[in-house]
Amino acid sequence: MTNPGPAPVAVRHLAIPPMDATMRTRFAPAPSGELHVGNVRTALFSWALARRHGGTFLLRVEDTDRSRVTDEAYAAALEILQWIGIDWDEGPGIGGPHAPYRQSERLAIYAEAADRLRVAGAAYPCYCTAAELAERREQARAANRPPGYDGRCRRLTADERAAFEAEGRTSVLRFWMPDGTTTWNDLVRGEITIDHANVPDFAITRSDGHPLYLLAAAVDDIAMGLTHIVRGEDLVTATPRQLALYAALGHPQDHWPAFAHLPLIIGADKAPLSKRHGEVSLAWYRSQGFLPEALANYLALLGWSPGGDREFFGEDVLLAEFDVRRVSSNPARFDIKKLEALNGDWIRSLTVEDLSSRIAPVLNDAGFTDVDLAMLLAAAPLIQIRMNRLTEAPELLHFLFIDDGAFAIEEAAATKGLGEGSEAVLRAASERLHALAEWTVELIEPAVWGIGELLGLNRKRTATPLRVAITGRMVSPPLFESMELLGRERTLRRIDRAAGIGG
RNA sequence: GUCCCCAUCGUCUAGCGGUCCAGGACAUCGCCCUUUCAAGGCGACGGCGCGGGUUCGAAUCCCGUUGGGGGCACCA
Repeated sequence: MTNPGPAPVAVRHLAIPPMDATMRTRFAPAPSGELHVGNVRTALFSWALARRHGGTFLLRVEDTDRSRVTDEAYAAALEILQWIGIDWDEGPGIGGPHAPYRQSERLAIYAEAADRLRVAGAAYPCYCTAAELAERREQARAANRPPGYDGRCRRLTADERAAFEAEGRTSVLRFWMPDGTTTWNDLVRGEITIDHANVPDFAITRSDGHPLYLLAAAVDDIAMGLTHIVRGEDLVTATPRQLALYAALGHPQDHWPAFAHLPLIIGADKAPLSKRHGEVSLAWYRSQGFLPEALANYLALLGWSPGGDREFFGEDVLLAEFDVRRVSSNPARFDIKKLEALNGDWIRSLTVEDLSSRIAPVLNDAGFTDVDLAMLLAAAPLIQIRMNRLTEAPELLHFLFIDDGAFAIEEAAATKGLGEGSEAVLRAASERLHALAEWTVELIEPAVWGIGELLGLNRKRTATPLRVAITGRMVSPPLFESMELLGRERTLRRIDRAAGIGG
């Protein structure tokens, strides 16, 4: 008795579950590498959607492909999500009513589902080899036919199966896609209809029995009671398959989740974001001195806007106002310049205490291992308006935290800044500053300007030799504040030393 | 190739039929401030891809076209 195959369908999934506290959304990363900006934006939106309405957000790890997933990537993914401020109500580390939340620990559940589909005739064993499939794909492409699976193994008889197995062939379980159409009401794109003629049968298990993405995701979305699925645009054509699986698995249509397909983030040349466009992993941005607040702010802006002119906003605004139906449906280009500008705004919005605590580890990484925290606290305001990235701090504060023994004037700065006439400035400064009653900006500044007047030099020509002598650079934080921070001893020592070199 | 989706300054976007000869931000370029560099202030440059409709009226609605993106895996 051969399988007649599924009856034709005309799926119309237009209902949107209520956007209220009963909502359940998820982020389902496959930790095969570092989470990139696109993944994280999807997570951010899915999280914001649930939080906005007081619903539940869960994290599910799609790690069924053991050849691609590593424990390091898994741990890193969790960690980076936490870093940017995303928390989950159910998932790894927390548990929940549908635990476990790692698909690699739920294999038996998928195996049972796959078996049910096979017994019901909704899926069939397919004995085509990878090489055969690839070849037929090529032929189809060459003949301008759709390259998808051609349904060849749909109605194999028991004898034919036995023959294939005798040949030593292995089989995957392939889902028999019913003829017809699927229409759904996409939260960001509106009504989308796809003809199943363009949706070939697809594998739901590997030949080793391992579940594949579509199966595992469908089974879990049902089991975990998801109501709204936020994912990337790359999955829109997977939706008819997802819905067909729901139906075949017996999930009542009035419980199906709504879908929101986010536009992809692309590079400056409109090509998909990849390494070619610079780094894409979120961890890289963290290592480059970007604040989690700024990243979240920028990522939220890629495709969503709170409306009006507001662009600088935090988690509070996102969580209070995020509306998935306001998400733009066209691909957004990732612009690191804008991220940097936003990062600078965020740096400027921090208290000095907060800023200092974030700078400290960066200084440490740069080799300044025993930074005086009081000194850092005093220096932070000087550099706060001068940085767009935390990683700029070591360069800016180099003169202050470097060991005196290691301090050196950059060659270019010496050439440009310690030219003719500078020795006179340095010697006079040494003398006058030595005599100062108190080492404060209030006294240092007039003393230095007085030297300029005495020597007939403008402020720039007065300040530059001192700046170079003290900071070793042509560019530095404000001179007098820097001198005050450095202290009288160190300042005078550097001036005297430069006076010997310069002139 | 085919199916699906998309289309406002270089970029991200506001705009959801009249209040738009299109607003903001980033970038770029000037000017101001100024001891360097920034930050800040002011200003400039710059856009509704194209063609048809619908309408008294379109950036906003419809059709076509062009361009772009995505899918068509024993990846997810």
